[in-house]
This record gives sequence, C-alpha cells and structure tokens, in this order.
Amino acid sequence: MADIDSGSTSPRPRKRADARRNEATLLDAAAAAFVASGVDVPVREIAATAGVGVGTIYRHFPTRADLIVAVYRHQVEACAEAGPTLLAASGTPYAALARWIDLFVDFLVTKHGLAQALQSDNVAFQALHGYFLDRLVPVCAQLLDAAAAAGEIRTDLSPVELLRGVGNLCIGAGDPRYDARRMVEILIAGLGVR
Amino acid sequence: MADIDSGSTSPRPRKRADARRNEATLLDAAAAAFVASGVDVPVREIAATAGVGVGTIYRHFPTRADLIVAVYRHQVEACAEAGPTLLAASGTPYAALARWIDLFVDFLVTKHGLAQALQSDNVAFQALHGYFLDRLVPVCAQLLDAAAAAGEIRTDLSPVELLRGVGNLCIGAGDPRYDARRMVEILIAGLGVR
DNA sequence: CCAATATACGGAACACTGTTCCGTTTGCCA
DNA sequence: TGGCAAACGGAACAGTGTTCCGTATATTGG
Repeated sequence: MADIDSGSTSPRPRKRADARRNEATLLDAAAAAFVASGVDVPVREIAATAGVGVGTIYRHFPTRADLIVAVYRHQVEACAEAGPTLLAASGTPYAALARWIDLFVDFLVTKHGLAQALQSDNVAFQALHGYFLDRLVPVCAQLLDAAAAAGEIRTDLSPVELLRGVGNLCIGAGDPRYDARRMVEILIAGLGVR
Repeated sequence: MADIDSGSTSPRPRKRADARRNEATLLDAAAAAFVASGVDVPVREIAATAGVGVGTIYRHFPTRADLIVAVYRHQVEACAEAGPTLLAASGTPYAALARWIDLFVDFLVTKHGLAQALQSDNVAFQALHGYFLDRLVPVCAQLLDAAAAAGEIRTDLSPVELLRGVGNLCIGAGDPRYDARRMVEILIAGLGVR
C-alpha cells in the first residue's frame, strides 16, 4: 500500500482525532452502563459517564439500537461463528443445535434488559432486531435444517420463530425465581420427535 | 358513634352517583382503548375517550395496573375456574394441563401488549403481576402436581416458572411471523417425560 | 507558524410520557 | 334550599428520548 489511502475506493476522509477518541470512550461508558443498569439506562447517564454531551452520543449513534449493536457486535459475531463449528464437532445436529442455543442464551441472560429490548415494538429498536436476525437466522437455519434432515426434530418451526421464542424465554432472567436456561432446555426438548 | 351506619362492618358510605357512572365509563373506554392500541395506550387518550380528565382516572385507579386488572378481572377469574373443571373432565392430568395452558394463551394473545406488561419491571405493574400470580399460580400448581403425581411430566418446574415462561412466549403474538401458540405447544411437549 | 474552515461538541429546548396537586364544580342530605 | 364533603378537570411537574444550533477545535493550505 503506497500511502495512507491510495485507492479512490475509500471515500472516508478519516474522522477527526477527538471524534474517534469520543466514540471509543462512549462505547466503554455504554458497556459499563449496560452492565450496571441494563440496556435501558438513560442516555444522559451514559453521556455523563463518558463526560460528553448527549448530542455527541446521537452524532455517533443515530439510534439507541446502533449503540447497543456496536457494544455487542463482537459477541454476536462470535456466537454466529460458533454455529458451523458446533455442527462439525457435535455427535448429532440436534446436539449441536442444543449447544448453540445454549451459547445464545448465555449471551442474552448476561445482558440485562437486552432480551426485552429485542422484542420492543419501538421503531428505534428495529435496527437491533434486524441485526440479530440478519446475523443469527442463517446460522440457526443451518442447524435446524441439519437436525431436521437427520429426522431428529419436528420440521414445522422456522429459525426466526425459534430465535424469537428463545429470546422471549430469556426475558426476566436474573430473577432468582425464574430459570431461563431451564425453560429453554424444556423448549428444545419439546422440539425432538416423540 | 351510635348510628349513621349501624353495622360497624360496613364502612362503605356508597359512592356518589357521578363517581360510579364515571368508573363504568372509564372501564369501557379503557377496554376499547386496550383493544385498539394495546395496554400501553397513553392515559390521556383513555381519559379523552371517556370524556373525563386524567385526574379522574387516577382517583379511581391509583396505578395503571389497577385499571388493567379491573378491565380483565372477569376473564382471569374464568380462566382460574376452568382449571379444576378441566382436571375433572380430561383423560389425563397432562391433557388437562395442556388444555388449561391453551386457555391462558388464548387470553394473552388477544390482549395486545399485556404479556409484555406482565414482565415489566416497572413498579406500577407489580400489582398486575401480583394479581395474575395470586389467582393463577394455585390453579397451575394443582394441574402440575396432578400430572407429576401421574408420572407424566418432569417434576423440576414450579408453577410460577411455567406461567412466566408461557407468558414470555406470548410476547409479540400478533406478528404473523411468530406463532406463540405453537411455541407454547412445543414447550408443553418438552415437559413430558421422555 | 498562522489563519481559515469543516468537523465535532455541549447542552438547552422540544415532544411525549406518567403522575400529582389543587382550585372549582356538583351530588347529596338535613 | 343551603352547606359541604366528594369528585372533577386539567395545569403543572418530573423523567424520558431526540433535535438543533451557537460555540469550540482539529486539521490543513499557505
């Protein structure tokens, strides 16, 4: 590469240094705030933690969903990539599916309020919903198809429905009187052919 | 305090006529608004529909949950009472449980936003949560115990968890891409012993 | 190194919630 | 019919998300 950005294919003039710094600070502050108070934490609180104004948040992340996606992108990617791996490594497709769903549940139950946000009908959260679906539905479909082809599970369930059902069951995890993992386990058990 | 209201057991001086009239009007308006816009419909909208001020709503129903409970009380009672009936009429306790859960799901999926509200951690909704639990947990427990005693289902699930799981699965019913009834059916299937 | 300027910032302001409060109205009873 | 407790209406308050624009500053051409 001859110089910093040689190709005219990169129409990105590179952001100002303070902007890049603020974006990183914001991601850290948001991640911390999400852990401490859930993904519904007030925007002003994140801004205060990061030491910036609310306007700065909205310039970097036009909607709250964009901020959430940015914070959790790595983990969602990891979950998506684990799908094929598990399919190759597990004894049966059904077992792989069960283990993959476990990963998904692990992710959700440790993100206070995320499962709830995923089901919100608020338009601001559609990007969030969309990102999760775009990234995870194909993986889920692959596992589901494999298990169905092996005759291990019922075939009348779409990947979107399964993900949504599992997401729903994870709402309110954290309450000691409600074990989301067990509920999902029962759901997955119900998937098996009699 | 010799008289005025002879029995000291009746401390209710009977409300003013306009108050009783307004309460009824309010219940009708709320029921209509819930159907049209879900249980999250703004208070001002209900007030406008009923032709009263918002203050009047809050005098009759101190929290939003009280209003929701008042609107749906009859239906919840009916669902609760159906439990023992089904247990007596069905072939097996497990079948009775499945049919009773069906009733519960029918109720929830026709009440736009109610399942979501039931899981809200907002303190104003605790009364709602509490009412549902008080009324339905004993019924669910009876069905669950009977099925467990018959050896038909796994025994490590509490009535509260089951109700909550089913409630969760009903969130977002109404979306044509998500069949809450089927998800609950799968969950109940997963309850059965292998 | 300095000035010009596009970029980014901060936070006041707006819109929309639920909820409270209190001056005004009204049904009820003596 | 007069008085008053009960009930009413809606303005006001508090807490959200989101937008907007005057101000500050990083960058860059001279």
